[in-house]
Amino acid sequence: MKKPRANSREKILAAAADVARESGPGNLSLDAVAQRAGVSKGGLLYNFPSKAKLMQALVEHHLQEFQEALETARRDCAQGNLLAAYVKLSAKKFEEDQPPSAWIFSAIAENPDFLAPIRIFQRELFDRLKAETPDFKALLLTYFAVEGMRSASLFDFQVLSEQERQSLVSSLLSVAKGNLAPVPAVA
Amino acid sequence: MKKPRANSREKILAAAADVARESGPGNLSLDAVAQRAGVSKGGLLYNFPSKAKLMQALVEHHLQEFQEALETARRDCAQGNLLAAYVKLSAKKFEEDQPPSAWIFSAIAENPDFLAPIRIFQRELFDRLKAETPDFKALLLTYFAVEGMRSASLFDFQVLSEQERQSLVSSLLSVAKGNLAPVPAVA
DNA sequence: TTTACTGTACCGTCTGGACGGTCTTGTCAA
DNA sequence: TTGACAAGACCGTCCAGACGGTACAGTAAA
Repeated sequence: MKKPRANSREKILAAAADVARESGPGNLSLDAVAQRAGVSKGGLLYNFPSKAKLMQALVEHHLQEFQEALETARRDCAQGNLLAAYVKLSAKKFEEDQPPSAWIFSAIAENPDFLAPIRIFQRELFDRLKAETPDFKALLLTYFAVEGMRSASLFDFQVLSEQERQSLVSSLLSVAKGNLAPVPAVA
Repeated sequence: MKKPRANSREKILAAAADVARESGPGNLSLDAVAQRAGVSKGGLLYNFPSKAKLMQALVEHHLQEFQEALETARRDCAQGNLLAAYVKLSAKKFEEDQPPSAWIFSAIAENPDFLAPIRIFQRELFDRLKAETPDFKALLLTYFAVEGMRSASLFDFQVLSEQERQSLVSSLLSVAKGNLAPVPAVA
C-alpha cells in the first residue's frame, strides 16, 4: 500500500483551494497551505516536492472529478445526450454558492502553462460533442452560452436573478435537445 | 499645466500589460514594468504611488477604452442596435491575435477586489441591453455566448476553427437582430 | 526496517516601497 | 531681460520582509 497514515494529499489539495479563496489567488504560500492542512511544511513537500507539482495536481484532480461527474450525469440523462448532461452538470455547479475555483487563478499566476491540461480536456470534450450533436449551430450556441455562464460564475459577475438563470438553463436544455428555436415562444 | 514632460502614464500602463503577458501574470514586478516603460522605479512610483493604484488604473483604463469603442460601434450599427454592436465589437477583439488581457490575471492575483469596477460595468451594460432588447431569451443566449467566446479567448482555448467562429458570430448577429432561430436552417 | 511523516533551522532571491537627491520648467519681482 | 525660487517629474539606492526550497534529525506506526 501507498498510504497507511495518510489521505494527506487530498487534505492538502483542499487546503490549497481554501487558502487561495481566502488569502487571494496571488497569496497562496506553501507555509499557509501546510498550516491549513494541519501538516508540517516538510510533510507538504514530501507529498508535493515543489509548488509547481502542487498546482499541477490541483488542476488534474479537478479535471478528474469533473470528468467523472460528467459520465455520471450522462447516464442519468435521456438517451445519454452528452450536451444535455454538460448543460445540467454545469448549471448545478453554478448554483453552488461562493466557493468556486479561485485556485485556478493561483495556478495561472504561478504559470499560465498549468492550463494546458484544461485546454486539452476542453478540446476533447468539444470534439465529442461535435460528433454526437446533430445540429452544429445549436451546439455552438449552447456550448458557448454555458461557458459564458461559467465565466460569470468564476469572476463572480452576478448579472442574473435566480429566475433568469433558470430560464436560460431551460432554454439551453431545450436547444440541446434539438429544438432550434431557444424555446418555442411560450406566450 | 499638468504634464510638461510626460505621457508617462500611458507608457507605463502599456508596459505593465506587456510585462504581464511576457513574464506571466504572477510575475508582474514594478521593477520590470519601470524598465520596460523606460522609466526609473522612482518615476513609476511617482505616477502610481503603489502597485495597487497601478492595477486599478489598468482596469479603469481598459474599461474606458471598451466603453468608447462600444459607443462608436453602436453608431455604426443599424438602428443603433446595442446588442449587435456588442457582438460585433467583441468578435473583432477575439480576432486579434495573442495579446489579450493577461494583465487581468495580474490584477486578480494581486487582489480579486480589483474586479469590482468590471462587475459594475458588466451589470450596467446588461441592464441597458435588457432595456433595449425586445426578446429577452434571445438576449440571454446571445450575451452569454459572447461571454463564453470571451472566456475562451482569455484562457486561450482555441476550440473553433476560423470558419466555425465566423459561423457562430453570424448566428449571434442574426439572433441579436430578432430572429429567434439561430439561423433558419440553411441546408 | 521502511514508510510517512514532524519540526526546526537556514539560505538565497525577489519585491514593494520609502527616501533623498536631481534636473527641468514655469513664474514673477526687480 | 534676468535672476531667484518653487513646483513638477523623475532617478537610484537601500532595506525589511516574505517566499520557495533544502537539509537533517527525530518519531511513530506497520
